[in-house]
Amino acid sequence: MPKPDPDTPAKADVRPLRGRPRSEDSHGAILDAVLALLEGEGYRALTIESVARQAGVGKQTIYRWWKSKAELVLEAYANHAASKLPLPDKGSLRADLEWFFCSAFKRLTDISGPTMRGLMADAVYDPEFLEILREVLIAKRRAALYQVLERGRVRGELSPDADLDVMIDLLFGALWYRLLLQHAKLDSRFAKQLVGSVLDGFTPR
Amino acid sequence: MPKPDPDTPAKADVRPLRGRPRSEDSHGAILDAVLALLEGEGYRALTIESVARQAGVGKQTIYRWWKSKAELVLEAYANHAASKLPLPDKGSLRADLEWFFCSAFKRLTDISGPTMRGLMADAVYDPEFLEILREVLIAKRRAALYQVLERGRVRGELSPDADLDVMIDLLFGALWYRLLLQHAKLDSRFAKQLVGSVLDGFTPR
DNA sequence: TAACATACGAGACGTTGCGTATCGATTTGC
DNA sequence: GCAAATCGATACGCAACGTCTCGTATGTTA
Repeated sequence: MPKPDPDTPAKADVRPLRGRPRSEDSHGAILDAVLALLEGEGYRALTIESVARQAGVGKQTIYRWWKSKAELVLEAYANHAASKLPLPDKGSLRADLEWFFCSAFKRLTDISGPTMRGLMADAVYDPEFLEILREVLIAKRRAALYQVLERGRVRGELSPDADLDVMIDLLFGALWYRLLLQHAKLDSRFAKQLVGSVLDGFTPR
Repeated sequence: MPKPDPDTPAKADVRPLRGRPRSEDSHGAILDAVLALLEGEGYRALTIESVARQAGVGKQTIYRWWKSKAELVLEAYANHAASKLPLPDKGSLRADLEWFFCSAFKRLTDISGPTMRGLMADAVYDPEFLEILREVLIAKRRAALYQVLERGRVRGELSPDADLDVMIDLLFGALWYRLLLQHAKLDSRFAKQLVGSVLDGFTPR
């Protein structure tokens, strides 16, 4: 049974009250630099050293606040493109889902695809970051989709005993599978196929 | 229009007839070393230098025949665990699929999971390797599943107009999604849920 | 048998990015 | 004023990369 250590508070992000406070300028400059480098060179070419250079900041200032490149990118990216998840109500679950995935595919194809792939790749090598990725980004998207599905269930468009989590695994799974392997396009046609398949199944009705 | 260069044959793997031939001993020792290191230290700790050390081989001998760590691991792994894909015929498509995914999940959970995740991560950063991964490993598994599905279609257990490729994206997608994110177990329960969902759909029947 | 072509093990080499450590200067609370 | 924590800057050792060059070995060709 580990006894609590009075020297180290339970939460590490409890800022001390004395000493020079964190520079908000540097904080912002770092996140801006991350976005600029992501846009320009891509996720792979982005290194801690390049961020420090671009932001005009010491490396230690980055390492002080973020544990890894992936964590840094995730914060910059989440702040940037977050909470733009559309939750349309187009009257039918089918239409809502098609719209949800059409817009998700569009963003992935136009902008965020490479970064998402990079984040997933880093998560493979860094269990701690995997947890953050799951809880910050993935969980948010799953929750959004869950909301759409739940609304459909209330309207009686889903079996009452449908397991929404499995449904989410199927839908997002197919999305990531194509995103990662790049064997086929993420387009509106695929969105419709996806939604149709999951709603109707593949057996004759 | 690029004119053909007489010095470089169309296929780079046309071995010249003169000079010292490739050492089969070294070739084997390298692949063995890869498997031993994968087993012992895992995919991440495996480096070209560690393979050379373990195999008692010069680095150049590795670089001469393989372009990347991922390519090397893929060959070692494919040779090792390949073509053991079971294609059961248990009478019904549902049973066949459940068996297919139960055994796939079992192998991923017991043995190959970490290596597969590593290969996928490397493919994100290396488009050339992504193509190899797709064509050597992914395509093989897709073909196996396709065969199972096709047999079910012939038996009338699938809609005649079912798009089997989309179905495969859904099934393998969910597998990879859970394998990569590790938010839930890959167990026989999930296999049954997966198969049931895809066959029956989520709307009331 | 001699010349040639290529592979071999070994390891030096320059490069990159990592993460840590230290510097003097700065900015806050006490 | 002093302690504490930050800042930008940069030096450091480390690990692995991928290239290159040794001297040697092992084939084919003439």
